[in-house]
Amino acid sequence: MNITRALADETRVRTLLALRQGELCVCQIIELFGLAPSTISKHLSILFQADLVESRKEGRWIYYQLPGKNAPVVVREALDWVEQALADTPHVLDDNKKLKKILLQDPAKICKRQGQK
Amino acid sequence: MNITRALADETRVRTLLALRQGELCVCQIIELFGLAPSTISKHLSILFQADLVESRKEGRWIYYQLPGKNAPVVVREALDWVEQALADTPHVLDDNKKLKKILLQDPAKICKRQGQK
DNA sequence: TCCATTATTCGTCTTTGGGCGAATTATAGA
DNA sequence: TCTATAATTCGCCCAAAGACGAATAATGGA
Repeated sequence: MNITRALADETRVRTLLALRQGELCVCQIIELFGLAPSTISKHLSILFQADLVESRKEGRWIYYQLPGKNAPVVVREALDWVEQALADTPHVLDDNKKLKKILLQDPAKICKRQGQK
Repeated sequence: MNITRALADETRVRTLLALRQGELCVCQIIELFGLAPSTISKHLSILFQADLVESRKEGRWIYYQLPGKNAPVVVREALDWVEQALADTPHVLDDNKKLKKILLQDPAKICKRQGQK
């Protein structure tokens, strides 16, 4: 099924756990993982198709977030499982720290710095 | 993590759902899915490494089963999720029917018939 | 309008993973 | 002990998936 395959990749799971902090724009996620924009975009697309994230467009930015309370039970329970099963793995704890620093910065500057190599 | 990758393959998920009926020996699972013994064995090994199944040896047969109540919470909740999320997909329903017929037969005859091609 | 910026899509490469058959291990029974 | 049987391991092949850069689409601002 869509959900199980979406959860099979570590970057995607870490993305979901990062989104617990609240919505993130794509360039913030790029910054967090240090992967190419095209790679992150693909991962987000896979999460989206599995209904594990929602997205919202604001100007040139696209923000991704965890689904709201109206999400299907299957989705919410999958996310709950991810939370309790994987939230305290080393990578995720590191992500949390790094994300805190990223959130202190102006997203616009992050995007600009990345320069879409 | 181990569990998410184990659940990413459909045959493995279907195996877990088949095991709700009770323990099965390898040749019964081979019969159910019509795959090569080596293929099934590998799938079972991946499920085993993720602690999603237990195994029991009896003579030449090895029986696999779902983990008992002493299994880690993470494992039990993953299995619960699989159950409620995927138990009524077409493939699984077909598997149930086919499995019923398989269980009526003598496992020894099934193994013999397969002949380990 | 034109350019810069943000994200996605496309094409390509490399790695991972599922599939099989042959060889190997372990056990039961002749 | 020797053979047949049940399962696993190994080696190989092909398909799927992740990674990147280049090209494309969409938006905001000069």
